[in-house]
Amino acid sequence: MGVREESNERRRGDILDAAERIVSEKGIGHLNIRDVARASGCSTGTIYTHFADLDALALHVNARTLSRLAGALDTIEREDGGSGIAGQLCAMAYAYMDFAAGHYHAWSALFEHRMSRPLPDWHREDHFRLFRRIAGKLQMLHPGLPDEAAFLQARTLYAAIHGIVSLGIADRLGRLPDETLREQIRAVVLKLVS
Amino acid sequence: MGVREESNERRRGDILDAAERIVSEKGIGHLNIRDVARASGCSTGTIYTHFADLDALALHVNARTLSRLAGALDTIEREDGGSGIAGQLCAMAYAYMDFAAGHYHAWSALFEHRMSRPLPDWHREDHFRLFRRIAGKLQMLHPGLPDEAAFLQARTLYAAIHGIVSLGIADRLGRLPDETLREQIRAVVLKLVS
DNA sequence: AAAAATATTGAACATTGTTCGATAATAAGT
DNA sequence: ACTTATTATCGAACAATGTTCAATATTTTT
Repeated sequence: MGVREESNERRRGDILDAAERIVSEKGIGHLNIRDVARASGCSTGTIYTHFADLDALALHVNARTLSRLAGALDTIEREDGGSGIAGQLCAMAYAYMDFAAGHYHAWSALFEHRMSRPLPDWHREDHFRLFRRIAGKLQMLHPGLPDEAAFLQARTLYAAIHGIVSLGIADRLGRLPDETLREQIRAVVLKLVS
Repeated sequence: MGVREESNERRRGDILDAAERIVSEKGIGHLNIRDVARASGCSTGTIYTHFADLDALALHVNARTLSRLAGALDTIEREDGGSGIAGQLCAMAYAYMDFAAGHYHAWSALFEHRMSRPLPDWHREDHFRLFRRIAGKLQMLHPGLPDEAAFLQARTLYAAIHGIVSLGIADRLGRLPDETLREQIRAVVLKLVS
């Protein structure tokens, strides 16, 4: 790789790093071109040679967040606590909740981000990978469940848990105590995967 | 009421009407002071004598939307289809889905709106009234269920359904066919209220 | 009718996303 | 090695938008 490409990659990484830091510290609402430029040591114009626009930059920050989230769920998945598949799904739901609480700004950026236009395929795929992992677990619980049905149920389970976590953790309607939220999640997961 | 108050109320109503139209036709992302001023026939400055800022205006639009949503659920609640309480809860969830699909922009404005700061009490109360209605139904299904538990479960049920509808209807990850979504919702409601 | 209170206006300011011509740095060609 | 072409960077400028405020018009009070 030439000097050119290397320098480009470093610059792009620096910009993304700066944007990521801003989002996770202050929320996506405080992400703006000038602050990113200042924090990554370049001009506003340069950002536009590495990202199409601010939206694209935010999208890539979200992709990183989603990847960290997938990593957190991976960890749970590997350490089988011996509580069976349903218990593992509960643990994954807890991990989702903990991630949302522990990386609140980054997590909420995943959803605060403009609902307006559809996400690019590569980012949808990031989400779908998550669904597929859950679908696999559901198939372990219900042998013979067709792929498509498993995927659909996984999506529904994920959506339900997301809704509960979202409403419980976001300040919009007042936060629920962690323990209460955990109980609700456990009850819902167990009922939905039964 | 003097001429002054009347004129004030009319003006405030006109502004809110204009804002509501813009939100429901183009989405909250296209709500801006100048367009509202033009559409309601006044200057930008005047808007600020009737609403604290654009955020407050959006909030009042959302309050109207929530009130229409409550009305839609009310209708379902009154026309007992004879399918029992659980069936009624399903019907309410369908109504929620239909409202979201039928008034997509207005509905998504309820949630696209800045998660950042907590909602004012009067608007939280609008949501809580909804929860209480559902809680009442849950208590009919489970006589003896304490108010607090019923409220909590109602909130969870609402959140879960919202998550499912949200992920299914928003274009973000691709829409689900209405029938598929309806089946998922039915299954979830029945499992969660059991 | 005069004075006080209130509402409205629209120009002005601040912030922010984005573009673009000028300039600098690198790569390719000879 | 020198020239030319390509690419990256800068930062000033533009457009859109939220918000304020002094000036003006309107309504109420005295």
